[in-house]
Amino acid sequence: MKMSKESEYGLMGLVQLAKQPAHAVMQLRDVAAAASLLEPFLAKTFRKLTVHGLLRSHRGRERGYSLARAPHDISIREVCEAIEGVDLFQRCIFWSNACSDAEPCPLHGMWRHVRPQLVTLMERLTIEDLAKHGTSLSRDNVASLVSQAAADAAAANSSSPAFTRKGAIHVR
Amino acid sequence: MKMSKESEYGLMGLVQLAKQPAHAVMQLRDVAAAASLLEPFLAKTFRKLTVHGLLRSHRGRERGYSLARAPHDISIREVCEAIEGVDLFQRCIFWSNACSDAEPCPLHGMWRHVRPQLVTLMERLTIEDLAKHGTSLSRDNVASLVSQAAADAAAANSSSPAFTRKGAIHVR
DNA sequence: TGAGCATTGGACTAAAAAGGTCCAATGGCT
DNA sequence: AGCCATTGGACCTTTTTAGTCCAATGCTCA
Ligand code: SF4
Ligand code: SF4
Repeated sequence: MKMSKESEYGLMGLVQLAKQPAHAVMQLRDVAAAASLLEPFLAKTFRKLTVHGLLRSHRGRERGYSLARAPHDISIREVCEAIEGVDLFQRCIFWSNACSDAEPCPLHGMWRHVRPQLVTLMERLTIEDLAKHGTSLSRDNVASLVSQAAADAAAANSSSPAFTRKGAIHVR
Repeated sequence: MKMSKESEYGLMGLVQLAKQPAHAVMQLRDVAAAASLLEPFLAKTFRKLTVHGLLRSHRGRERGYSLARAPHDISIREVCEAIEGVDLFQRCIFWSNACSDAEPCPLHGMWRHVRPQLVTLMERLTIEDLAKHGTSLSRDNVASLVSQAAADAAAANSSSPAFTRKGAIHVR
């Protein structure tokens, strides 16, 4: 894991299309202008998304790009995987090695339990969610998704406090 | 966020020291050998940790490194920040820009709620935890930490299912 | 049929980050 | 005074990410 600027471009471009009427076709330059993105860079990104079947491209008279599927059916996980490679979520946030239970790094034990929740979250969040709620998803929405994910990932969790430190954290 | 190999070196080195009797002094080469790490690279890492007050260095007769504080008092957040810079946890996992509520990327709304939980987790996990439980932290331990963090981060969370997709996820 | 035009595809350069190495200086200790 | 591991920094290589460019393609309309 560890997403690049290209993923951001992909998401922003798709969100832009999702805000149009359904099945709308938009030219690259218009998408780039509307989302204030660099056109040449967005071009590269949109090509990847087309190849992976998330966008449809059109030539001739009514030219441009359109969504290949409904916004609520495109998860941000798909988008990021299309752009950065399918193994994106197989890799670790902490170190980029492909992980194995056999040769673990020191955080593997912890991460084994956290990653599935993140992946689930990315799977359930869709382009439509981003387009609708903009950049300000409500706390409740996220919270419900997170807790769903947590519930899925750990069906039974008791509380055994084998840990030591209760530091105060500052978070921006 | 987005940790490097150097963080892994730092953690593994500290864990190695934490496994020794308290206040033990170990030479760099021995630490490297015991944890199968490259000595020159570990040297670079240990210097940073010394500067940031996590390690103490000794010269002369009884030379080497020792932990500056008790293992249960060194969070992995501290370690990673010492090595990668204090703004590590201010940055986004998704894009490396420093984040602002004013100029957000499309995932900011979601991430705003997830990040604090991760940071809390990293703050509460200590070198002692890693040394004791090795690479196989039990599910229960992690689960309790995660749920604590979640509870802290979102005191009140109702469930408003404004989301659309319930895809099946594959996780390794 | 052919001119127009945006997508296509890939190569290509540039910049930045990560990973890794080396060596002279330092300073307690014996 | 001499030993020797830490110190501190410079330096290089590799990898990844970012960004640019151009010729080819193929649909539509005149
Ligand atoms: S061993 Fe575990 S924590 Fe380490 S890089 Fe692999 S998946 Fe991540
Ligand atoms: S705006 Fe939010 S999601 Fe985007 S990079 Fe900054 S913190 Fe991360």
